[in-house]
Amino acid sequence: MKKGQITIKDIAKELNISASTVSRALNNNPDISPETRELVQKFAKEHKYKPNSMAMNLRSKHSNIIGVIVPELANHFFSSVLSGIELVAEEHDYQVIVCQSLEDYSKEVRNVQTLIKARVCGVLISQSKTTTKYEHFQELIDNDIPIIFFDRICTGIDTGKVVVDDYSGTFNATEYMINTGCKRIAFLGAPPHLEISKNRKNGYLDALRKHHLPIEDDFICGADNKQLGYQTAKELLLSVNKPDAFMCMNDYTASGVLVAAKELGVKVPEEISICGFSNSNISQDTDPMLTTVDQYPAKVGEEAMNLILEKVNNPEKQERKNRIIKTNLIIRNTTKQLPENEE
Amino acid sequence: MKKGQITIKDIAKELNISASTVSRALNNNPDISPETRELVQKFAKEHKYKPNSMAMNLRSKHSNIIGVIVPELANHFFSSVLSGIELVAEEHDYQVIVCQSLEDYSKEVRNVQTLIKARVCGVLISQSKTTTKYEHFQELIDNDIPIIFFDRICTGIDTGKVVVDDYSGTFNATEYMINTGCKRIAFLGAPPHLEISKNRKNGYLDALRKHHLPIEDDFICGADNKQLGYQTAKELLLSVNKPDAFMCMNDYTASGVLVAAKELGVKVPEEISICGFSNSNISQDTDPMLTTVDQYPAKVGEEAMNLILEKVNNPEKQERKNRIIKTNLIIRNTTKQLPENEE
DNA sequence: TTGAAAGCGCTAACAC
DNA sequence: GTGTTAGCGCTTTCAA
Repeated sequence: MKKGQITIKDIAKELNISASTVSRALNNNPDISPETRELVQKFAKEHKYKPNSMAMNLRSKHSNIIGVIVPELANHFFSSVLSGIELVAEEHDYQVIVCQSLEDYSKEVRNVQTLIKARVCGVLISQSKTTTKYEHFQELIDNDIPIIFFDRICTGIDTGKVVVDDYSGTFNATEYMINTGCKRIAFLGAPPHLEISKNRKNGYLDALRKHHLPIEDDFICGADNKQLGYQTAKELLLSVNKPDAFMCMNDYTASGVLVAAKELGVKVPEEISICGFSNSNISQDTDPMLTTVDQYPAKVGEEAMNLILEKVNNPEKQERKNRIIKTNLIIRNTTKQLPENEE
Repeated sequence: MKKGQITIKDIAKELNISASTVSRALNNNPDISPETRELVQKFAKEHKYKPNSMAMNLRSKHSNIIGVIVPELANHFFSSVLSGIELVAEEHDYQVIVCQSLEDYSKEVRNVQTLIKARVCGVLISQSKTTTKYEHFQELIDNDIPIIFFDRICTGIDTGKVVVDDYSGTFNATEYMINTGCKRIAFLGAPPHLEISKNRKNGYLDALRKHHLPIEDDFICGADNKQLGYQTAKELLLSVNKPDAFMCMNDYTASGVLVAAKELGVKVPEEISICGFSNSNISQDTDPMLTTVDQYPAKVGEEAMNLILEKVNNPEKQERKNRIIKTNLIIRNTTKQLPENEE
């Protein structure tokens, strides 16, 4: 920050009036005479006066800044969520500070410290995969900074959350594959301590149960990126009991499965079906294009921002609201067609 | 921002000493007695004191914040650049505020206003496609806020820049396709007012010239996203004079070309070669995988951050430094092999 | 209708 | 070694 910027004092001196008059004129205070107001506003505009938000925040004890912590922005889901957040933020004249934890617990802790120092009004968080301690989240709350979790929520902290309907999303996708004739469906999930993993796994399991399909432990694997998707699929496809479908944690994992299938000469979707999750930008670039579950990420961001603003504006209200965003199965070409007679 | 946070005054009152002593103790000022220092630091730690950065910034007239304006974070190149920026920022204890212009000139102008109000120390910008006026950039400079452009630079403003070596990147990629036997190479570029477009087009043209290939105006098109890549490729591939290769502005465009080719039954790379640009996350998901040009986005971010920090720390120095990041052709499967005898 | 003064949280002269 | 004072840019009593 440089000294280039003009201040209220400068204007006051130049116009031979007091700083408080300038402040009032700029804020359209009705007490001020129209002439003074005009004069000041004209001068301010000409000299491109911009209020110093740090000074304003310090005085008002309200920063109008919302902090956001995401695992990584290179992940299409999170950058899309961010767009939703920013949309609502701009409508309400809030600023957003974004931090990436890069899936690293200690970085996430530092992110939190930064946001506290910046005196943000509230924080939106999707926690890193490696986070299993929650003191840093608690510290925010202890400092009266409300938080809302989204997507990768933290059940250890009692506050509002915005989640994707992971259970139904996975249930529906799994059931769809069952309806197309798949009987041996593998599940490639994320670290089991994450809520999102549990819910999706439950959706998967319940779909199998509903259709009286056996549950095989070997088919339930941890694999949530392309590399792991590739490796895991390769192993499974080479085993005696090979699966005929893969329900994946995200599209990256699904794309890894697809690569493995091609490498082994396994036809998709004839021999195996693959379903991703997210409807991310890569899902239309694979060949065949991925069947996947849209999570409406922008909506997740919007709802999260709405919830946090509510909390910021009504700090006394203790109720914690949650939002569940419905998902939508997008059927493309890595899954088989439904049989005609089922319609 | 809430009133939950403890201040230096609070500590002073509690410990029956003055605020300045507390401040000195916290800052490890050597004048302070070891006992007092211990006492204060212990108390601060226990009560999780966090300095109010707004107050500090206001006082020091230095915010330690760098503003970043990018077209959109959902674009993998920009989110990767941001990672490089944040890496260097964290090393130097700087904070980053990221704004998205979403390719909208007026949003970009608003972004600039926000950053001026936040009194950022400097700004890193990659301009939106729709930006053709530069007063907002000039305003930053008039306010003594240094700026560094990266990737989509603005030639209308005289300041430092970090660019990818678009010319050589495109030249080399085009020449490679020529060496594999392509003779009728189309160029799908971005809006011509952007430097990046001009440089890439020149790289393309010079490669054709060097190898005495004719330049056909019909082969030079504006198409810089998947949809346009698809449409343009479809038209070109259905024309009498169809091209045998496509040099594309980015991987998204290339993926559109690929879809068009498949739809028309044109074999890739046997009948047409396709080269993208960026080595973005989709480039390994297409089938065949895209030949593309790596731009080392993290390096772009790091260099940009280094340049701006230099400017911030030496405001008097007027020299404007530029950095050119070398590119690297990544040969995958949408281009033919070099003939053996050429080696 | 306007000005003077105080204070948000912090630090740096300047005293003692 | 520590306290007092002043001021960063802004707004808001209170007084005139």
